[in-house]
Amino acid sequence: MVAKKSKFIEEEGCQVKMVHLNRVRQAREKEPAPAELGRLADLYKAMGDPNRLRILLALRGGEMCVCDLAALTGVSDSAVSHALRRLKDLALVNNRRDGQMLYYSLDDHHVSQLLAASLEHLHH
Amino acid sequence: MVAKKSKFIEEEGCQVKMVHLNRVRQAREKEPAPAELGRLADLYKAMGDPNRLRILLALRGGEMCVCDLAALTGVSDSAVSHALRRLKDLALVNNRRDGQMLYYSLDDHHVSQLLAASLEHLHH
DNA sequence: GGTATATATGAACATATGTTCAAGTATGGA
DNA sequence: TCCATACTTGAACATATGTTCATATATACC
Repeated sequence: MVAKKSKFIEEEGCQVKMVHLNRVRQAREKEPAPAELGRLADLYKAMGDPNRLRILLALRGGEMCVCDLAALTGVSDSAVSHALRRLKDLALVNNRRDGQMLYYSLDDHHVSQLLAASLEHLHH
Repeated sequence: MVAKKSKFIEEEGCQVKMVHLNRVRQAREKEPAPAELGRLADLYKAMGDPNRLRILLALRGGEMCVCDLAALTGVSDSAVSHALRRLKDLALVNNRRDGQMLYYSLDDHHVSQLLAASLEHLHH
């Protein structure tokens, strides 16, 4: 690719500086819809917290109750509960009640696969 | 699995409540090393910001310069530059200079694959 | 019913995070 | 050499985020 002079191009009513207009247009067209993009960002944000991430990784081995996850991560029951709520809202985990306890598990194997793919990425 | 009474178990010098000790032990053993876990969390955290995510998604189509990415995302050059620095620190992107411009691209196809896997996850 | 356990919830707080702004560096051209 | 362009950097600031604490709910057992 050869360097170009940047130009000011009229767009959306305001002047925006753009060098490779076609490239930007192409990126715009291939970009997911805002709602989808937001959900993807929320997904990553949720997994970006070390404790929530540890919870997800732990649940790969099967269901666990809240106090087990608290013991594993070393944070309070309350903090784990808050974390699980967020993961549940994003449909990353679900739960089932057995007596006084709630057992959480990964919502589907896609989550497990996503984690596996990410771990693999880390190893170059 | 059958519900059990919780017990207090001596561990690491302090009393920790734990219901399914074996399950917690298993999770501990299968857990990635702290350093690896930290890198994974940092990876997700980086991708959890909508603008950084848009940058990564855009770069799937090939290299782009800073001002193009600024035009695409609608944020300032400076903000994009800060975003790119973080992505570069995590080896998600790299750059090449051509004259006054820096062209950024995804560091390797694993990043692209990771994004694809995540997008697929969103579609159930 | 009354008490204990397991978990959830909301507000408050301290910290982390992203953007802006005002510099600075690097390259190219007159 | 001087200026313009493209990008970077660091500090300041406003907002977002995770944890804690106190309280609430839900189930089990006596």
